[in-house]
Parts: sequence; structure tokens; C-alpha cells
Amino acid sequence: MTTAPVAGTAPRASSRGRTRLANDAWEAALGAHTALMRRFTEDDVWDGLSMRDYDVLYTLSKCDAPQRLSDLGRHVMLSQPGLSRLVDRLVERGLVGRCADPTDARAAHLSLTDEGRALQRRVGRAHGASVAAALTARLSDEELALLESLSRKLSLPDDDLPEETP
Amino acid sequence: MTTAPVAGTAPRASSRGRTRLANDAWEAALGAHTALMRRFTEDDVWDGLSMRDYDVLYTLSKCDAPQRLSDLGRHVMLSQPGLSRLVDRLVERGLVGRCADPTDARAAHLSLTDEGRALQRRVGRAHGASVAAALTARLSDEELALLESLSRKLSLPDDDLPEETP
DNA sequence: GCCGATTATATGCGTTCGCATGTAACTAAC
DNA sequence: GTTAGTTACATGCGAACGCATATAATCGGC
Repeated sequence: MTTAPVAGTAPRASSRGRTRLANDAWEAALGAHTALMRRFTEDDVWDGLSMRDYDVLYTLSKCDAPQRLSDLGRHVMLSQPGLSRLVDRLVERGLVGRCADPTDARAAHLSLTDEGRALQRRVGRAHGASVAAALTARLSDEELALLESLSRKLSLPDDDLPEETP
Repeated sequence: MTTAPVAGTAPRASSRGRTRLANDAWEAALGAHTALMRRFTEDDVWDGLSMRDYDVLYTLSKCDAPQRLSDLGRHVMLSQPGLSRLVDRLVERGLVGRCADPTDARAAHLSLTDEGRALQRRVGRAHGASVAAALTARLSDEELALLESLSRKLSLPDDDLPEETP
């Protein structure tokens, strides 16, 4: 069923094979990311937002408490100055509100404005439908759950890794 | 074999649940992509190349025949003008060679120079090791194979999709 | 309470990007 | 052959990016 080598071969697969396996998997994953991102980018659902804009609005929409810039930075693939200016633009467009943190004068509290929340919801509905259409056409429910599980494992930081060689 | 829900359960599983499953999986996959890309970007293995530069060199290294720009464009997440100028820079740096296509005067044939090939190999070895370290620390062999298999399915174009509702 | 280290964010600057569009070559119908 | 349409790539231009660095506030010894 799987693409695993035939049972009975090298009981402790050569590290070479394991390296190869990992690199092939990563290359395939990159290909999938590119194909899907391209598809979603071309969708006509963004309403003036870039996908990065949406990423920030979506991240903010998931948090009750206002977020700081550095918190957003953990989720978005963007440099700190890049994120700073991206948020600037969203504030200027009235989609994100920034107010001073009373407990830390360095930080700013960021949150969605009503308009930002409405836009995120509108775009999110359409984008979510497109994501579902693309993924459900290619993977079964079991496979979707598996993809999520594998992705979560890949997201683990170097700490809390399941140890292997004690 | 098909993507039908487990026999006996809600004969037509709520489309809501399936949509949710797909969106959760995509969100997790994006998180994994971000975490790993950040990690790999921070690696000290690039030797003056951006990851996009490397992507182009790697793609060229896999092809015997010289490639056209539009062929590269299918693999790289970049607009056509963006790729055109990226290749310009690689040519200027002596890493990529471009020569006229005798059968089509519009197109250019791109290939690695010796220097480009050497650089790609050097960087590729180090990057490949980093990729393997990150992935094998988080996934078993079976999981790596599974990730590759799922990723390939996700990369399928809209044509040749396994049909579902005849 | 003072001072070096660290953290949170912003800004200057040169590079790179995407969009719109341009140019040139191929294709096909007549 | 002429011409309309398409394909392959390049270029002008304004927006966005990353790197280095600045600014300002907090934290930790002492």
C-alpha cells in the first residue's frame, strides 16, 4: 500500500536511504506547496489583499487577546521589518488597530478592526472553500487527517522532539 | 479504495466536516512549511545564494537537456518577469549559461555552467543534510514515505484527478 | 538606583518583486 | 503571403522585501 521498501530488506535501513527518503519527501512537499499556493493565489477571492495580508488578518482573527508584532512574526514567513511595515499598511487601510501596551511601552497591541474582521471573514469563507475543494478532490478524509498529523510533527521545535538515540 | 467515508457512518458525511478537515490540514501544512523554511533559510550553507537561486540551480541540475525559462517557471514560485530577472542575475554571475534555441528564436536554452554545477553540488550536499536532519528527527521512514505520497497527490493538476462522483 | 544586556519595534537603503506592457517570433487560416 | 492570434521572453515602474542599524524600554546584577 505504501511506498516502503519491500519487507525483509536491510533491517536498519542505511542512513543513506533515510537521507534520500527525507529529501524526496521534502522535494515533493515543496512541489505540493508551490502548486497549491499558485492555485490559491490565482483565485479571485482576495479583494485587494495579498495572501500575506490575509495571513496576518487570519492570525489576528484567531486570537481573542490583542497580539504583539513579535507574536505575529512566529506565524508569518516574513522578516521583522517586513512584518512591521506590512502591519503599518494594514493599520493605514483601517483593517488593523494598534494601541499602546500599558504594561510594556515598547510593544504595541494589534487587533482587527470591525472592518478588518468583516473582510477577513468574507475572504476567509471564499478562500476556505477553495482550499477545501482543492484538497478534498485529491485526498480522502483519512489522508487529510494524516497530512495534518504529519505536518504537526514537522512543526515541532527542536525541543520536545521524540528522542531516538539515548 | 475511494474517498468514501467509512461504511456505516453518516452515509453522506456533512460537507462541513470534510471542509473543516481540509482546512485544518492545509493550515497545519502551511505551519510546517513556514517552520522548516525558516529553519533552512537560517542555515549557514547557502554561500551567497538565496533559496530561490538554489531552487533554479537545483532544477537545472536535474535536467540533462537545457531548459527554457517557461519550463523553470513551472517549478519555481515566482512570476515570469521575476524569474526572467533572477536568471539574468545567475547568468551574470556565471552560474547559468544561456544560448539561443536553434529551433525557436524566441526561446533561450538555459543550463548550468561548470561553476554553477559545482556550487549547486556543494550547497546541495549541505542543504540536503540539513533537510534530512530536520525531517528524520521528526518522522519515521514510513511517515516520510507517506508525506511524499500525500504531497504527490496534492501536486496533481486538475486533469487526471481520481474521479469520485460518476 | 545605576549600567550593560536584552527585547520590541522602526527606519535607511539597496535589492527584488509583481503588474502591466512591449517586442519579437511562431502558428494557422485564408 | 498576409494577417490575426498566440507564445516566449524582456523591460519600465512603483511597491514590498531583507539586512543593517537606530531607538527606546525593560530586565538583571551589583
